[in-house]
Amino acid sequence: MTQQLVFRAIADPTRRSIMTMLSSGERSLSDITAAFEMTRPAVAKHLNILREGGLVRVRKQGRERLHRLQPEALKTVSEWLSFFDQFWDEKLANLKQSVEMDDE
Amino acid sequence: MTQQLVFRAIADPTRRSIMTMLSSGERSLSDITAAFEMTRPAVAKHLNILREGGLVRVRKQGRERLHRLQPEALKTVSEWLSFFDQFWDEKLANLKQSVEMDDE
DNA sequence: ATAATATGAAACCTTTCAGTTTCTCTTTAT
DNA sequence: ATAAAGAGAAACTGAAAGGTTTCATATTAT
Repeated sequence: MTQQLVFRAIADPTRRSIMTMLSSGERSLSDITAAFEMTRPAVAKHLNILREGGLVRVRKQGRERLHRLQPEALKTVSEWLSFFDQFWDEKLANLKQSVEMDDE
Repeated sequence: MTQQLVFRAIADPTRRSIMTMLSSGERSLSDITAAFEMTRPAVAKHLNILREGGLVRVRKQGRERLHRLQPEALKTVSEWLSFFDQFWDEKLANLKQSVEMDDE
């Protein structure tokens, strides 16, 4: 299932950090690597996993590969989350309240 | 960081499935195990990880331990997600549209 | 042409993870 | 009192994850 690849991708703190970084614009592998204390191949692997999860797209430009955030893929997570909205205490309290109001 | 424990917890499909199951009410370890094709200790480990992520609370009742969903812990994920809202194409389009409307 | 830059890819290592089996403990039912 | 049910914990296994080093390839700059 491809949904799993998104959850997998966002499970790692380094990858979430990369996502934040890419939110301000396209970056090359070297650029991204400079911001982390790990080797280039390690970062490249993280980017691959982000790509597999659909969270990042790559564009080739000369000898560089520019990575761009693809936040639409987060919709999967968002939808999963929304299922649980109805079970939040606050929501339940609100619902309870409105039910009580209906009684009056 | 405790935030990481939530992301870790929801990364596994079995654990997400357990969460869905618990959304309909408290369940004992044996109950939950019956719904999966794995041994009881395996499920117990998943429940521990969910507990570490704050997503599940346990209540002791007799010889049973009843597990209850604690969906408030998902707020962490929800807030993380919301940061990326502004980068969604749709949102950007909407924003752009409202800006254009302001010009008129 | 040659050197430097940017990256891909393979091989390897170590740790974590998901799962099992086995044993023990506590609580209830007979 | 004894047996059965529910669960915790430890030891082990295989696979996946995160990382490194090393080598090869494509593109740009001198």
